[in-house]
Amino acid sequence: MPELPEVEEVRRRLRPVMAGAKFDRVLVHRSDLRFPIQPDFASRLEGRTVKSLGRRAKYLVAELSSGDVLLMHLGMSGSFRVESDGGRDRPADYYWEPERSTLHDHVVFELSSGVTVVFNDPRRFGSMRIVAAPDLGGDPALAALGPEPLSRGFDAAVLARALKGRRIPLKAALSDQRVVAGLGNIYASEALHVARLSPTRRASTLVTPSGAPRPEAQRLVAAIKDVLRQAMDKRHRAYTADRFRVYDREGERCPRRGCGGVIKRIVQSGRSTFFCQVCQRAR
DNA sequence: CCGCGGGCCTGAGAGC
DNA sequence: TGCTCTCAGGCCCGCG
Repeated sequence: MPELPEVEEVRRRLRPVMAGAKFDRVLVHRSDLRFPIQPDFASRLEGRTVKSLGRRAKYLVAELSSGDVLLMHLGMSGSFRVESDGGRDRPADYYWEPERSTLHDHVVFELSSGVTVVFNDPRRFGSMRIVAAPDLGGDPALAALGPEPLSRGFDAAVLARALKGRRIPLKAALSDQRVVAGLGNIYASEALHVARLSPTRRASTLVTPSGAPRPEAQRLVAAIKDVLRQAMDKRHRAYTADRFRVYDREGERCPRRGCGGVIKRIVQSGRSTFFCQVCQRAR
């Protein structure tokens, strides 16, 4: 479910309750997530304090007082739930969502503040892992990640370097976390529409033979940043009909003013891509 | 090396 | 109503 904007939103909501809090008790109800949860998972958390809760790509990164780091990934269906203590003082939404399923509550953090943080993940594509801080940089999960799309370090020159010589379609390039880290199936389609680029166009064609970015590369960088920033904008997170421009809008009119095209759905490396054949012409 | 397709899981929704 | 099929916002691996 979550791409960078959604993971960032989870971080913002979790940080106030986790940062500064101590793990009193950690319960692992199911350890067979995407990767098996380590046998010493709970013992490496209990009694430790969370120094900070950050994000890298789609990973949540909790720094612990022990020098360990807790890496969490939501996969496709992972989510966190925050419950206050005792059940007496439950958040109001408990009253109108009384039957929310706890079937897939796989990991539970009981914090010293009295708050409980629950990780729920029906499909179990998510993961949780503890690594020692010095090993974090070399960790296979993080080491190969490309730049954070919203950082200043992500610009046309950097994108050009990543795309040079690559014969994959642009859509596949944007979903490749080594090229740029944090886009997924939705925002890849969205960014390509904003940039007016065909999802099937070869990635290498945004780069000159000498490796310099063409104007399209510049456009794509700007589009990626725009799309992600808008997604994180509070007004856009609301459940409104215009949440996405093209994603899941097969058959609808292209939202670009004066375009008049119709949104098409194609399948690329097994995933749906949505785009407008008129303003995102192959070239 | 590179690109693609399959697989991992469960649940929601469409169609019969 | 109930069954079957397809598809889902991620990522890793192995094949050609």
